[in-house]
Amino acid sequence: MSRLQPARGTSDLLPAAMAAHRKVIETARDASAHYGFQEMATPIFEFSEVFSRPLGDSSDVVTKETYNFTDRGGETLTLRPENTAGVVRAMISNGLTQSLPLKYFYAGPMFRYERPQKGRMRQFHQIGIEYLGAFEPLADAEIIACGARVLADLGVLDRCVLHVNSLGDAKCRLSYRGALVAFLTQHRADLSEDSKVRLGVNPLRILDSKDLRDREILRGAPRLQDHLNDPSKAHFAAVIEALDAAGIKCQLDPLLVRGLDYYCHTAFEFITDALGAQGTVLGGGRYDGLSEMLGGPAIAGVGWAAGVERLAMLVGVGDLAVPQIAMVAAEPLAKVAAFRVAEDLRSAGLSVDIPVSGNMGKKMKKIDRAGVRFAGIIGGSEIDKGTVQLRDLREGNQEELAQSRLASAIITRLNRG
RNA sequence: GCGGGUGUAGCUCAGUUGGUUAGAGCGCCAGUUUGUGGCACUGGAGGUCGCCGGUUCGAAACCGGUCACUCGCCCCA
Repeated sequence: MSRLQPARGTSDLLPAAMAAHRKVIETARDASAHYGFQEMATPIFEFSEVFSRPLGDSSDVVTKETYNFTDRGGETLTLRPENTAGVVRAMISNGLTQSLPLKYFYAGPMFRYERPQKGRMRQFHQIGIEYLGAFEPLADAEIIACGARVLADLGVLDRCVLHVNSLGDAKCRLSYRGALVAFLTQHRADLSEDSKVRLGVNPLRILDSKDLRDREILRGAPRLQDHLNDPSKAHFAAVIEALDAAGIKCQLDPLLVRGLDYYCHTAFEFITDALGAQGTVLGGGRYDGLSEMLGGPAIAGVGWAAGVERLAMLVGVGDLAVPQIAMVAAEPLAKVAAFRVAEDLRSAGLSVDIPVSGNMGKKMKKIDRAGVRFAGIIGGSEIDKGTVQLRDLREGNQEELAQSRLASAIITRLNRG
């Protein structure tokens, strides 16, 4: 630690960055509410099994990316690397399997021990929705539509492409996996080093390899679609039909595979090319097996998560809170009067700042640069008369008003625009 | 975890083949204006040249290591 800096892969959210984050989160919360999703939150850490059991041993998220620690009571805990497992755990813990279906929205920090890059942090923030207890294909379509609306409301949908694929149910996946492994084993010698490893651990991941030799080999590989059974095909077709009916454009992507083991059927990602290698901005899918993996009953689920940092980069800046008026004491003896009037204005619902440093000119300069619209100037003569000079910094005009009329005068002017 | 690039003031960046007190713009502070912002002018503060070590008479510059950021791989949001 040389020169006090935040831990690797973490960063401070100063007001400008915080404003962009808040815009993303609030937009997503509102859009989700339009679809009937209610906000909830789970703890930032859980017993390690909550993540290790469902995510699967082959997943990098578990094998090397989690922050694990033991607390003073000897419990093995993990900082959440994602929130779906936590939400499903909460459903089971709270006996909510009696009140299905459930539609939840969440927002909060996640933690993965990875090599940081732009759009990839060790502490990052996700927003997401989970639709529990609904197996209908329309549930898949609804959450995708909700994701599209979040992106549209943020003004970034036109910079994203929706990729969709079906992984089929557990049976299809198993049969396809066998066929793929058989095929790739014949070409093992020509695969990239990464893919040789994946062949043994998580062969489906080879499908979206960026290695050119891998891609060449994959052109002759068996295709996932050919291994989907009838129920899986019907499910996927119904999802596509619904998206189509609602005018949500998507691109079938047979090579789209999700890393986490609990995914089945629909998998999708909204991808942008504006963010370099970290192009996935919102992604998710169906996870019907997850509840059982956690030791609960078989409960269907679909959901997605989106990266707040990535979306914030696309959105740009949010709105900073700027006070509507600043109460400026023209001379030191008026400080208390300025403070008292400021409190009155706040009681009337206005946001008020009181600049404290420098002479009057400096204070005026400071509030002007901060973008404050009005200055309420008060000095000895105003105190005697019970008035305030109301200066409009945008229009450049000034008027003396009785203190009792100040709040309503400001509100009137603000409403005029 | 693997490979490439970069690190000089709060920010964006100059800095000659190694040479004396390391610069600019913006920002910040102060003054011109002792009850009034934007504009202009004048002045000022602010730098362990990321850090440690090495080469050299001499290092911001060259070499090694390290930390951080960044691009790609991996993985994913």
